[in-house]
Amino acid sequence: MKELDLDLCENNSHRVINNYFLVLYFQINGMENNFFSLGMRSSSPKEESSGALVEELKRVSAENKKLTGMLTEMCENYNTLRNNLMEYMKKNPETKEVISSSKKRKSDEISTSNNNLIGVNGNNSESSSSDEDQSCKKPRELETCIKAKVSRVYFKTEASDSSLIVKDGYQWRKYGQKVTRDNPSPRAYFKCSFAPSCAVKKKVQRSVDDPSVTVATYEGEHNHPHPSQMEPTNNRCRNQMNSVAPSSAAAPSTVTLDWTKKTKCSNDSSYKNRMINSDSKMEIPQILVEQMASSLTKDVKFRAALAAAISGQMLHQN
DNA sequence: CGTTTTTGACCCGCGC
DNA sequence: GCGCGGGTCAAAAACG
Repeated sequence: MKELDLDLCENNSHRVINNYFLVLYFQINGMENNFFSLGMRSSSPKEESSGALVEELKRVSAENKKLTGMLTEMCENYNTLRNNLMEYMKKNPETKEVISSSKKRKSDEISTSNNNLIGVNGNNSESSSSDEDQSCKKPRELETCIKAKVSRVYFKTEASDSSLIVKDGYQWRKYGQKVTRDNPSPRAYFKCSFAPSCAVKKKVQRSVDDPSVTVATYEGEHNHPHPSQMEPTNNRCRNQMNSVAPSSAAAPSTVTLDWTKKTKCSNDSSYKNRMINSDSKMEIPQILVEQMASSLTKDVKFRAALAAAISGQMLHQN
């Protein structure tokens, strides 16, 4: 799929992309539901119902065409912009440092201030987090810290929900929990369940300022695909997902449905102000979601799977 | 019965 | 050297 090739993946955390897929998945599910409700609400003969479906299909196809055009245009714009940036950075190597340091300041702001601003802070080797600043003072340690990518993700959750479970789609094994001095709420330690082959760790703790915000600190990068992108032969992750979304076996976008229960989209195109909630409310650029949806629906395999799912549901209802 | 979670013990770096 | 605190280990318990 084209949107996966965008270098958005390169500089932003792949979790961001996955979040788009969650929204996308839900939107597609919504489409599916629309189809069903369309068929359900008609108490007239089946011909009328199928006529309405054909009309709806035409309308959706037209919309898809329009969205495809928009996506193409956006990709072109993005590539142009990226090339310009590359050229500019070649001419001005110091820019990288400026960007890097401003990024760091930004992350500090995010982590210490407004809790309603839920951010994804993906630090690369050029921009170390405050954690790294604190813990990596020796050169050798610094080296390992540079290797280990540290990022923080802020999740909006129910304050009453005491569990430290962050549904990011990956499988984690909890290996410890501690109460730290600076925060009355316990900190949970997780390792990727693919360890030791995948050495990614995460720490999850409630924000000291706002208990409704859970902070997940990720260390390292997964050396395996996101479970939602894995082959069907792979492990129980898939089984779990199938258990929540049995009708979408061929759809590539299933992670954890809990995230998509109450998905809403906003027209705000700013990535920085994106809100990620484990409680499933995510504000994602509507246009991007629509473009991804249109791209997905162009995919023959996906359409076949969707058709199979829809017809399966219809048969089940009849 | 295998896997995951819990939780007390232990390790280690850091500051005094 | 000692105490403190964060991070990890590993045995036991819980779970599916």
